Amino acid sequence: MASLTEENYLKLIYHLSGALREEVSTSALAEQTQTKAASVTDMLKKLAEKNLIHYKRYQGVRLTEEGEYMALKVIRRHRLWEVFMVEKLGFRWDEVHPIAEELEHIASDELINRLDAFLNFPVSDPHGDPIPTASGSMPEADYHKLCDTSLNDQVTVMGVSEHASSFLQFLSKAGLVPGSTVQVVEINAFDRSMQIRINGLEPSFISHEVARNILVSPES
Amino acid sequence: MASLTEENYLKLIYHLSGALREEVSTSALAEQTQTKAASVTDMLKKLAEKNLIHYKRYQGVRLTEEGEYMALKVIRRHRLWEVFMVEKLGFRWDEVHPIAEELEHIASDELINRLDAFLNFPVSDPHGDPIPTASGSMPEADYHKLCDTSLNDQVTVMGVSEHASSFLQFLSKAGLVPGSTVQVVEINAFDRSMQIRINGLEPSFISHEVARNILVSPES
DNA sequence: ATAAAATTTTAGACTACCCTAAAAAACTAT
DNA sequence: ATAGTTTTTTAGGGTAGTCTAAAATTTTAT
Repeated sequence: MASLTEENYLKLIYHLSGALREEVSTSALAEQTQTKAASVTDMLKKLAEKNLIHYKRYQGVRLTEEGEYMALKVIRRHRLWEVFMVEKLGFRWDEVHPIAEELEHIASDELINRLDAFLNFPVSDPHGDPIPTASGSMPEADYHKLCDTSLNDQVTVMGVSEHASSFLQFLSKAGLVPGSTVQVVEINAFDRSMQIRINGLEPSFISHEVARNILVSPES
Repeated sequence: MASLTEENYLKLIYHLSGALREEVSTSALAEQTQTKAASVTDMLKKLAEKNLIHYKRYQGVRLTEEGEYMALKVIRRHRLWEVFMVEKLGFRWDEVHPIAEELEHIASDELINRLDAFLNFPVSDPHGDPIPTASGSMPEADYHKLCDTSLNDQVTVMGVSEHASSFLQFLSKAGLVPGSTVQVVEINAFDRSMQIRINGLEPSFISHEVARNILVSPES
């Protein structure tokens, strides 16, 4: 039984620790939670007490197995609700994150598993992020960044690594959404910007900053 | 911006004040919230401060117009989520109340209005309770109690006034759910128990206690 | 290697919501 | 109408989660 605040810390530690499950610093947590480092330290003590994190003073934190399990449950709930809002309620992909931040704390497993079935067991959310399974494992897809795609290669957009709504709205307008086909037409060496052909249409220009935050996989 | 706890108090005051909008006592609130009277007094002061209730010491409380508006929003959210869970996720009507108690505090109007549309603007929840409109008015239906139905009259079950899951499960088993047709076949004067014919089938026996908590309207 | 800078933790305090015990006000019964 | 009972409020205090200020530890730079 973790409180809403505890769940948010676990989720955040999961995200900040990255694929390599590196230690997360107190200051990084303070920045993301919009609180002060002293408050974070208090919470870390509590989470360590509950065996949800490995914590030694001044050493940063990692999730325990139990902590990771709980973080993945929160992330699973978040992403399933996002799918629900986009697929069933007609929200745009750039609108759903803040509401999912609230819905993710409704704890009923029965609710979430029925929702999962209602949505036909989606494997990823509207931004292409994988949805953890009910048993608590995260399906890790090996997408790569659009900016690393070679000239003339054709790829499919699978997701994004930046979720700011302004970025998502830009992508919608450009047609760069999960499922779109992209061919790299030109790469400018000096600023790494690209000309790309989206779904076979006229080439468009995107900056390296944009290309870096688009996840793609090779055409099948 | 009312907190989760404040929302629960407003909803409770609404329910306890009844159709006549009578004053609600501190002790009634303490009993229902599973807290002590002293704690209730603290909260009443805060709600009065925010102009959500009319409160004079020792006099009980009533909702202000603004307080009632907020209570109705919470009740609207609760009942829409109940419809969602039963209609879309396949929950039984006796399972949804505790989960709706959590979902009702997700505040987004956009979410609720889209959910309302997705559900085809239902007018009542799975227990027959009316769903307040987006503008904050409660459609009051003039149902009467099954126990007040005259011998041989035929009526339609519209809802219930008791929501305990054991009661709801009993009704499901008996086929006494909203929409069922009931004809009163016999009334026992000494204990006011009844023989009733449900959907034209063989007569069943129900106690006054059961009949008192079933809401019906005359056959059209 | 050690002084300066940065990070993290401790100490003490605040708010929201809850508590117990005691005081105040309102009912009730004769 | 007044004494006893019940209800409600006040007073003082506790926990979760936050804060500021100061102390402890680690990192960085020379």
